[in-house]
Amino acid sequence: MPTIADVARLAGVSVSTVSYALSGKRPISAATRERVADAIRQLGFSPHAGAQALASNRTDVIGLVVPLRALETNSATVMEVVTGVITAARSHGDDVLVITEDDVAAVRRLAAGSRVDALVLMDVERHDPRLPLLEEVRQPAVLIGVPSDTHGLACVDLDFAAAGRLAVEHLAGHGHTSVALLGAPAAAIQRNANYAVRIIGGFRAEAVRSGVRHTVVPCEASYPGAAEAVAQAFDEVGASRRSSSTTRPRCRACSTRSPTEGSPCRVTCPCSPSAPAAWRSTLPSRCP
Amino acid sequence: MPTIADVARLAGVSVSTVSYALSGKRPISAATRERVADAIRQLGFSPHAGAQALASNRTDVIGLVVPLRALETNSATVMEVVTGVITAARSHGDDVLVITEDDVAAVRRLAAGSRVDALVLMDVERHDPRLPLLEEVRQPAVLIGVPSDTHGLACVDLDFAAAGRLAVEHLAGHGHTSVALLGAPAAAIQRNANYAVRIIGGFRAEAVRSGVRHTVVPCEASYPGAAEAVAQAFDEVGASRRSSSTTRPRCRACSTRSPTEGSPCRVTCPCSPSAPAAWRSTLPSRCP
DNA sequence: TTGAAAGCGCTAACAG
DNA sequence: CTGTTAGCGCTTTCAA
Repeated sequence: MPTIADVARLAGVSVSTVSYALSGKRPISAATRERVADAIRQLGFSPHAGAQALASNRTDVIGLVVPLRALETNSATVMEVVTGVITAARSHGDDVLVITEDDVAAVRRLAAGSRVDALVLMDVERHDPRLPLLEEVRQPAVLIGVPSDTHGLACVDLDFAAAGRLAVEHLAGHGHTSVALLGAPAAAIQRNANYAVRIIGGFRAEAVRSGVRHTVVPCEASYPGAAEAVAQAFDEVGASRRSSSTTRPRCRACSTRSPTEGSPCRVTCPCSPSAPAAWRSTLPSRCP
Repeated sequence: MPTIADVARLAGVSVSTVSYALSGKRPISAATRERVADAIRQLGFSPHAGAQALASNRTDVIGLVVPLRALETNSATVMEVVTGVITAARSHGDDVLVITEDDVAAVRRLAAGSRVDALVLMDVERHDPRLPLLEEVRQPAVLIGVPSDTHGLACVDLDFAAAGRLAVEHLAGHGHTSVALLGAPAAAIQRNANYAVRIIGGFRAEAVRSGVRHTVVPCEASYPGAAEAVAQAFDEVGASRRSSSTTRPRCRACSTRSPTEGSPCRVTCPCSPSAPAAWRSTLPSRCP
C-alpha cells in the first residue's frame, strides 16, 4: 500500500502539500494540485483510515446501535431506519458501524475507543440503561425513540400517538361505531415500550372523544398471532365476523381485492400514494 | 481521554508492559498485571482504535457489503444473515461496518483505506462487478451467493436447488399431481439472480423426474403480488380453486389453522421444530 | 503558495 | 519478566 510519502515523492512535493491537496484546507496552485492528483492515480493511493483517525481525531464513522430485539421483529420500519441511517451517513461522507448489543459495555466500547464520531441509538426505551452513559462519553448522539426524560437529548420518532388517533378518526369518519387496535406484541406492551404505549394512548383518547366502542388487543407478529388477535378483537367489540372474499371490494383503479372489508381503505391499495414504496412495483399491469 | 502512557505512569510500569498486559502477547507477572488492571479501571482507559490500527495493521472490523436491492426486499433471510454476520463477528472480537453501496468504488474505498480486515459480500450475482476487485485488493473475502466462476473464491449460500427439489418431493409424496412454484420477483428472475435460477432448476428437475404437472410463476413480495401469482398458478396448472377457511385443517397440537389447505404441512405450524424461531413466542397458550 | 517537523497513541522489535 | 524506542501514516503548527 502506497503512503502519502510515496505520493509526495512521485509528485515532487512535500507530504504536507499532498495532505492539503487532499483536504483542501489550504490553497494549492492548480499546477501542483494536478501533479498530486496524477501521482495519487498512478499509485492507486488511498489514505490509511487509522492514521487519519489518529492524527485528526475523526473517524468519519457513525456508530449505529440497534438492539437485537428490534432487528428480530423483522419490522420493515426498523429496516427502513437502518438503511436510512446508512444512506444519510454516506451522503455526508461517513460510514456506519452497526452493533446489535444494547448493553452499556458495548456502547462504551464504541465511544471510548474513538471508533466512531457519533452515535445513533435505536429502540430507545423510557428508562434506557444506555442513556446515563451518553453523558459520560463525549460523543454526540441521537436517539430514535423517546425516553421518559428527554432533557438534553436529541430524540426522533414516528408520531405514534397521532397514528392511533388518525386511525380512529378515519374509521369513525366512515361511520364505524366500534373499533379495535391490534397493538404491539404483549411483551412490548408489558415492558411499556414507548411506541406501544403511545399508539394505544392516541387510539384510546380519540375513541373516547368520538364516542366509539373500542378495545386494544396485543398482537404477535406472526400468522397465528394475528389470527388469534383478530378473533379476540371481534369478541371484545361484539361485532359480527363476516370476512369473506366476496365482501372485500375491488379497487376501482386496479381491481385488486382490498385486504379490508366494507368500504375500501385507500391506504391499503397499492395505487395509493401513501402505500409503501415497495408496493409500487407490484401493481398489476392493468393498473394506471 | 487517557492514553496508554497515563496508565503506565499510574501503574508505575512502562508502556510496553501495559500493551502486553492488554494483548497477553508476552508473560506478565500476576502482580504487575493486577496493578495495570487497576490503573486502567481508575482511568477508564480504553485503547484508541485508530492508533491500534495504525501500529498493528489490524482494525478488528469486518466490512459487510449488502446491496440496497437486497435490503429493500425486506426479506427475513437477508436480515438473518446480516444479524448473523454481526453476531458472529462480535464473538470473534470484531465489529462490522455495513455499506449498502454495491458499486466497485465503494468496495475499493473500504479495502484500500485499510478500514476493514476482511469483506463479506452479500447478494453476489453470477457476473458480479465487485469480484474482479477482490483480486486487486489484498483483503480476504467471503461471498454470500454463488457467482458463475467461483475459482479461488470462498462462497456460501443456501442450497436453493435442494429447496426446490425437496418441496416437490414433499408434495408429490403426499399424492399431489400438479404443483406450482411461486418464484422470486420477476426482476430477480430476469436478471438471472442466482437464487431464483437455482430454486427453479431444482423445482423443475424434480417435477420432471417425479412426473407431476408443474409451472413457475414469478411472485412479487407483496399482498397483491402474491394474490396475482396464486391466481395465475391455479390457472396454469388447471387445478380447481377451493381455498376456504373450512377446508384448512387445524393443527392437532395447538389447533391453529393451517395456512395451507388439504393435508397440513407440518413445516408451517409454529409447533414444528423447523418453524422460524420468531414463531415460537407466538404459540397460543394451549399449545404444548 | 509550499516545506519541515513535531506529534497523535499504540505495537513490537531489541535489549536487558 | 520488564523497559526503551523506533516506527505506523497522517495532520497541522511554525516558518519560509
